[in-house]
Amino acid sequence: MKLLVVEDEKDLRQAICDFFVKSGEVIIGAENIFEAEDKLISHQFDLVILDITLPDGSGIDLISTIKKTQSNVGILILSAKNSLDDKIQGLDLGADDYLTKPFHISELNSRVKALVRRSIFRGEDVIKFNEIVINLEQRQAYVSASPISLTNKEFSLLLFLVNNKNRVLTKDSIAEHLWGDSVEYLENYDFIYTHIKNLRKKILAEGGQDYLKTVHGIGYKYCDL
Amino acid sequence: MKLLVVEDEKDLRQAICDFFVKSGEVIIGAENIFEAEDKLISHQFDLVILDITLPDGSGIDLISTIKKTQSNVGILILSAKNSLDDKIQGLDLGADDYLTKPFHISELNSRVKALVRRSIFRGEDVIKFNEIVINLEQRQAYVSASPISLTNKEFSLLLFLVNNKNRVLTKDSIAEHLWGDSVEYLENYDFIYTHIKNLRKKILAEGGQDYLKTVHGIGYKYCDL
DNA sequence: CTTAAATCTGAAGGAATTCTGAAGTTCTGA
DNA sequence: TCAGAACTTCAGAATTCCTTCAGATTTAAG
Repeated sequence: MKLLVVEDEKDLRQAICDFFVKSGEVIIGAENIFEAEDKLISHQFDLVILDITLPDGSGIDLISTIKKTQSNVGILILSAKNSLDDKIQGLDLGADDYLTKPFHISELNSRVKALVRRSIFRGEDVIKFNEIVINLEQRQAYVSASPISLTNKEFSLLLFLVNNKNRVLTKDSIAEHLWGDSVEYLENYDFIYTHIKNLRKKILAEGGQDYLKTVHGIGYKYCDL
Repeated sequence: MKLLVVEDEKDLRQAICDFFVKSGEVIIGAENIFEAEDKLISHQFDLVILDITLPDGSGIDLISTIKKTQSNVGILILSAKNSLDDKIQGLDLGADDYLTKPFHISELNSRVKALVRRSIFRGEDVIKFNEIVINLEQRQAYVSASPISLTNKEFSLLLFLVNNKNRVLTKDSIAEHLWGDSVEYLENYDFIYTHIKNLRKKILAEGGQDYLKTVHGIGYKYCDL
């Protein structure tokens, strides 16, 4: 899962990033609208956590940009103000939820989880793909009803692949989705090879078929057949 | 927006077509699976409205064909039966929504609208040429709905040819397109011959016709027969 | 019809990519 | 602080793909 946090208060931004990094998500921060727009162009997010009051304008204005470039992304608004106006305006423009500062990080977490369930997976907390079932709430994958224990990277990888089934994902896009900005330039793809190998092994061990296809010279694709 | 209605009851099909034509959509009807497959080859649809019970088989079987050639098209299933089985099977196979007969045309309309909102944005790049379909996102070519596995060079070559169908491409322009600047001066075209050969072989093996014509002394042309 | 050039074909190196097991490093929770 | 899990790195093996080549076939021109 890939999140964008647009928040100018450095401490808060850092705290949010730290929290979600710990729970295994890829999270990218931006401290103003300008930076956020830049990130939105180069990344595909699942959710944007958006502060309303930013140094170079209102977060409200960013909503339409977000909706234009990434139609399936969820938006959660943060605001110090308790004003109903902003809330209503934000939700009207397409935001999905609203949180008033100050808040507990755990509340943010549960709202984020709820939104992501709703937005990426269209209201279903379970993704099915032939004999593979991914339960997002439990963060647990099953192969023909047997649970398989996946590490964070493996789970994200499987999710990314299944969410883009039948689509070829380049190694670069996989790297970007799983590691975010941190990998600027890759000299090799060894870690992708390794995680793919381990994921395949675990799925096969439970009797799953080999849906994960290598596209030589490009990347991987999760496909029927 | 372009819709396909697969429905054998003439009155119902006509009513659906009339309604959507009035609201400005392009809609094409088919009264059985055979006809539907034909339309699917020659058109790119945003949504298929699919009756389950058809004279020459179950609409369920059509779903995989649709998904193969146009994986991002929306599918809405109609059924007289209220059976859960069909619904579940359909949705598992990739249908996006379900409507039980009898229904109000206005309900069909709002479901169609909702589906199209969701699927049209995914705008998939599909190039068609007679029975050959090239899906760019999947990086997959199909010959009459059967996938053929192509290497990178073969895929680029096919794409280049189909994108310039009915136009003669010189060997030099092919070389430049596939290998870029790297080839300054060619002493022979052996590698082009080889890739053309392999491409032809793979297409023929799946029962495709020989659209790939040699223009002696110049190059190649992909053409109608 | 003859001949030379162009194209086709299968096979065989060789290069690049991917796979794999294992070892090394970092992270995390007790 | 320590042990185990997760992640990354590494080197050799395996695989796939690209190119080259030599002989066969086809085409165009004389």
